[in-house]
Amino acid sequence: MATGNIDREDIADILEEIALLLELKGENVFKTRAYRNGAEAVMNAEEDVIALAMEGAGALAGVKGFGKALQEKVAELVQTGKMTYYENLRAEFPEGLFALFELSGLGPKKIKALYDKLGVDSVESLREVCESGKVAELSGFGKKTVEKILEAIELKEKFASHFRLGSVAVMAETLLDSVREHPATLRCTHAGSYRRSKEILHDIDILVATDKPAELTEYFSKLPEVSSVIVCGDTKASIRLDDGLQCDLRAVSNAAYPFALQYFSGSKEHNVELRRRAKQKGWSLNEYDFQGDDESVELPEVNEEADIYRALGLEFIPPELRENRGEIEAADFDSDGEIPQLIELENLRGTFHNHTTASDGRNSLEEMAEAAIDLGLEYLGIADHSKSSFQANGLYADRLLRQVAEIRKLNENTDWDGKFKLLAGSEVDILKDGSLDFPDDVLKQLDYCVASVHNAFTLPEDEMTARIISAMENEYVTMLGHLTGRLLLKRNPYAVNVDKIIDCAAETGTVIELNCNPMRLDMDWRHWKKAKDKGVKCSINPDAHRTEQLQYLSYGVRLARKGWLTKEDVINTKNLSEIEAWLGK
DNA sequence: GCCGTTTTCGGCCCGACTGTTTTCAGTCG
Repeated sequence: MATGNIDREDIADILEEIALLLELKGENVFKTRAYRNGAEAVMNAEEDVIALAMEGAGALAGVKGFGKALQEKVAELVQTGKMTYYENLRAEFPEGLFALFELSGLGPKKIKALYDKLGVDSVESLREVCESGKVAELSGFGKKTVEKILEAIELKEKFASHFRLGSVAVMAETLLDSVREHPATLRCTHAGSYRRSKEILHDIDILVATDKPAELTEYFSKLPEVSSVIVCGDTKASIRLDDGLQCDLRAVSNAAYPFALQYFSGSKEHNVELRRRAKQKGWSLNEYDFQGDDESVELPEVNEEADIYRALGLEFIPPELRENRGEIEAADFDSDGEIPQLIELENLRGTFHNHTTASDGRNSLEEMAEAAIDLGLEYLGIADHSKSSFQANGLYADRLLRQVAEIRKLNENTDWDGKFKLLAGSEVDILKDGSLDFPDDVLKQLDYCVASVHNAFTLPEDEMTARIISAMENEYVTMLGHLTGRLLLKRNPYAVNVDKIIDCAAETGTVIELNCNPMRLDMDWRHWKKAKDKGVKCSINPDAHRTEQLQYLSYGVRLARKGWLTKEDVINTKNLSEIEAWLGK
């Protein structure tokens, strides 16, 4: 009976789609919310949802948010690979309707009206009826709505509306600086997913405290970076930049600022939980203040964001953790858990996995060393590619050993005041069969070794997992490079069982890299807490191919924080003497 | 559809902006 092919994400996707379909049908909003919560629960559950579902519907009863209906439906899906309820629902609407949800300005009500009255069942047919003038005649629609829809269609085609953290960071800081310069600005900061350090963003949120909100929104909508203005009201302005990125400014009073900062930092799921907690205390929490449910309720005093958390019986929760993935329970004064002291950029003392002109890098050993010293680092690990990465000018053993000798000589002959050292490593390819690109007698001459997959990305999951595990079992492999090979918004991760890799890393003491290249940010932050709890150590590595890219470290730290990592979880917070002792272990 | 140290029934987070109407529905975050 088992198909064994359904994973958590499949379940969550289907529950999410059911919620959309129920909205289209005009079902009770709380029923649709129950399916959305179910999708959320599947992704976040501590329990092995798949195994429980295989046992039977009843076994899922312990999963929060799973009532009888969801238990049965999910068990059916996992056991048979099908969910009858979903398939019947799905058959009621045409396939192309789902794409319409991606158009901004269109929600379930409008889509249903377009479908029922004009037979719109795809983006293409929507464009036709908009252009023919039929949409403008519908009640609830007008000329402006049609314009907005056509604009949204155009935008969807032009921009995917997804942006990598690394490609928005500079603009995010520039815009904030502009807001800070305005004379009516009292205080300002980023909010939203940028503040939470998500690896993919849809927009940039900026919050400003001011007595003249309308002046600020007007000013913001006229900044030179603005390509078009989406909305501009008295307290909120949304603009679009040339590359399609949307930026929102919200202007509030100084008193409301902490509430607004908390509210607009999200995540939505985190905030729903917080408001639920407020309700239990007889308060209502919104973006401006606490409200009592009646006159007699006493309200807490709030001057800064942390006061809100304290009032709700919680430790302050750093924004990176606000994803409703256990942070609220951990912060609860009445719980056993605690919020970890997250790693800071200043904690890094060095880094591994960097390239030079010997393989596909742009800078020499000396240049890379100087750049690292400028950043205040005490050591820099050089890990050029190995011979099988011929596309990257990978090194054969003889060239590698010459580079090792050169590094040793540089360390001896350069006046670094004993405060800096280059470390000799290699980014050695994990070959298709799991063997390494160099024999042990070469590897053992290195200070360390990063093992990475650079080819045969399409292996089935179990083969890929076994391949990587066999590399980790080599005693000379210090750490695993970019675990899934993903390129954000460009290439999907290859199939690999991350849980098994983490278990193996714990057993073998292999470090897992957090690759800081903004295209990668791999291993994904969602896996780090689990890895850390099992004792797996992280190395924050820029994978720098030129001196400027050493600065990618800051992205790595942001994502490490998002993964709950502390200074103690990250090996490159060790100072030079500590890391030498550790490498010599 | 889910949930319960005030409930097995009656709740379920909340406000701004826009467009279409003229007091509000839909969408968004």
